[in-house]
Amino acid sequence: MIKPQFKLDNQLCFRLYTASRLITQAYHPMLAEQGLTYPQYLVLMVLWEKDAQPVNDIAKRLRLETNTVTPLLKRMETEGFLTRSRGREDARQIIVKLTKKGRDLQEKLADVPEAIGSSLLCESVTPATIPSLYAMLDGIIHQLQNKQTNQ
Amino acid sequence: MIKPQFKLDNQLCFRLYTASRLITQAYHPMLAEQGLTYPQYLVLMVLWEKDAQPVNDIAKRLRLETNTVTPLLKRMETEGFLTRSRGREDARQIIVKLTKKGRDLQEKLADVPEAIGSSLLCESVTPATIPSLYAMLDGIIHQLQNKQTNQ
DNA sequence: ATTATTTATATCGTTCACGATGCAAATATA
DNA sequence: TATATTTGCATCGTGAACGATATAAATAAT
Repeated sequence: MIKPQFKLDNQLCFRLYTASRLITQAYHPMLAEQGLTYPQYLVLMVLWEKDAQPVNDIAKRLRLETNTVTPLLKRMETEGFLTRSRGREDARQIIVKLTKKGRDLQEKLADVPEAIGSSLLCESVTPATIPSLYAMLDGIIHQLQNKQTNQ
Repeated sequence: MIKPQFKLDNQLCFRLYTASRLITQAYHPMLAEQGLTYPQYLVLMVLWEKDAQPVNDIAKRLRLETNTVTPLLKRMETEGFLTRSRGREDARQIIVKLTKKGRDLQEKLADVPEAIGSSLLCESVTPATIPSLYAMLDGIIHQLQNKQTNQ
């Protein structure tokens, strides 16, 4: 018999993994319309918050490695969403800036967050319960983040 | 100025995406010790629950596509964790069975769920709050699952 | 001023994840 | 029984993720 701790239905990580994949799939048709993937959409959100950032800052904000972000940014540059240029002050840095096409996507995608958000609502996920969901996920992220960086 | 709905800190999906990646990273050292990846560990849990399943049932249980699971299973076969054989009743099916090596991993990994589980605990994530976290994640998964299959 | 170390980014190799498509076995229909 | 459709799995191409490693610029140490 399987040990109970191994039952999939007792696994938090499997739920997170599945929920994350399914939401990404839910985004897909709306983002694909603009030629974007979900990670690319995350990069846009980082740059909409603050334009002209070095690769490292973008990676840190998304908690990704630079070796994940670099090719992602290159693809987005090829698509004309942003530009990559050597930093003048520090020649090691690559400064990433939005193009007009990249900035304009904020208008074109304006309805996406609301569409996704409302599609998730159900009995256990409501405007009243979402703050506690955020708090628990932030707790998990904070907990694991420390573990990583302390080593 | 950025529209507030685009702020990363207001995004549920980004939290799920990050939490999922960080937990997978937390599993990594323990699984790598046995030559496993996290998705491969999920496959093992499916087969520990019920051995000798066709590819399709494993994919459905993990909510993955067969074109993701097939190469995953092939790698696990190469590593000697399982066998793949044509179904006798239905020759289209590939029946996946654990080897002794695959079954024995349940003992070797016995402490993993507890190690991961306890490493996540924090102020907002406690044995008392985890059921509501499960309920919300299950709600999201159920909601999106329906959306997919209804189309 | 040299040399050593750190930092910022990139390259490489492997493993997912998935949309699109292909193929053969099984089943349904004519 | 012949043909059409469905089903189960696989192949292909692209885009992440990430560990390991490389490279060049910046900074620290000698």
